[in-house]
Amino acid sequence: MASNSIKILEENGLSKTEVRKKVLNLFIDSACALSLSDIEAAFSKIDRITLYRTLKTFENKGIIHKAVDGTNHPKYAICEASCSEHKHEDDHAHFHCLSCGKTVCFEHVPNPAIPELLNGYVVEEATLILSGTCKECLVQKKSRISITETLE
Amino acid sequence: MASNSIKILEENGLSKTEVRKKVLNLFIDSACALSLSDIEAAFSKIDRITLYRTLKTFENKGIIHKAVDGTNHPKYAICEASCSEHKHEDDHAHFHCLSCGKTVCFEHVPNPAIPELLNGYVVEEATLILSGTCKECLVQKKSRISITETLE
DNA sequence: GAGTTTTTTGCAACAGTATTGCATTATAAA
DNA sequence: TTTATAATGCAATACTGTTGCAAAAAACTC
Ligand SMILES: [Mn+2]
Ligand SMILES: [Mn+2]
Ligand SMILES: [Zn+2]
Ligand SMILES: [Zn+2]
Repeated sequence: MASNSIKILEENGLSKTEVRKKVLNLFIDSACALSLSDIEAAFSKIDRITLYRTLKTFENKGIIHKAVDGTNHPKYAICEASCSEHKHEDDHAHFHCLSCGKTVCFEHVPNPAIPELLNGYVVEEATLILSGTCKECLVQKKSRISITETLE
Repeated sequence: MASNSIKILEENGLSKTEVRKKVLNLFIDSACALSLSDIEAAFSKIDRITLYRTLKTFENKGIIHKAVDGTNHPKYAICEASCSEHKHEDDHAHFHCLSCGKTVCFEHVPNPAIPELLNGYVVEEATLILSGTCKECLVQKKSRISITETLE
């Protein structure tokens, strides 16, 4: 559905350029959060600098949000419908797979509630990162084990 | 106490070089987590590459641990006594000040407990990042407000 | 649809971050 | 003190992220 991305761009008052449509569709179709390199690899023709600016534009508009995953490389994922310009509502945990490196949104796991004042510090935000082995990698591990067992 | 760092190096079977003593003392004396640039700025003579390798060595030995703070720049802080080679015990939250950029360990705030299996994913670790305004920045803000009020 | 205005894009240049190989130097062991 | 071992600093390289500017594309006006 190419019209999906066009609708989002229109709703946010953004001009419907090829780059924006392509990048936004990639986010819509992607099951996991994407780094700049991921997007760059998907569209070899698009300039890196344009991608940086596109991501910033989308983030400001509440179309995508940053997913902090403990790596030093920011990842981005499509926002929930309730997000808008300068007011993100994506207050959920992110899962980072140590096996394949993929990061996914855990919309059903809210970030923990923390007292506003803690040890004399004003806490404005709490971010939860989960890491371990993702569904897909688990399946691969299991089938590898069963192969090993068969060979023995 | 310069002997403090020497003792730690000896206990971990590391040769007592000038770089290691200096960097380790900096960590011991520092109230907050340090980035590579912070350390580089403290000792202009020491080569960046040596610092990268020193940090990696210390981390592997359980002398320092990485403090994930949501920025894209890893920070490091001295470990709790219980940490050892390849077995870190620093399971606490980190606070990142949005005003001054400093990151501190919150040893008294444990990372949240999360079920090992969540949504079909195996969770091995949970990391909590808190962000807001630190003690020191709060004091500055308050005094700035009182000055403004006096001028009115 | 053609022409005009405005915005977006891609390139150049640059600063910062991170890694590896290797010769030199410092430390530890003999 | 001499020898063996390990750490350091430099060169080279790759990757990440930012800004200014001219060309191209999109939006707007008629
Ligand atoms: Mn998310
Ligand atoms: Mn810590
Ligand atoms: Zn995985
Ligand atoms: Zn602060």
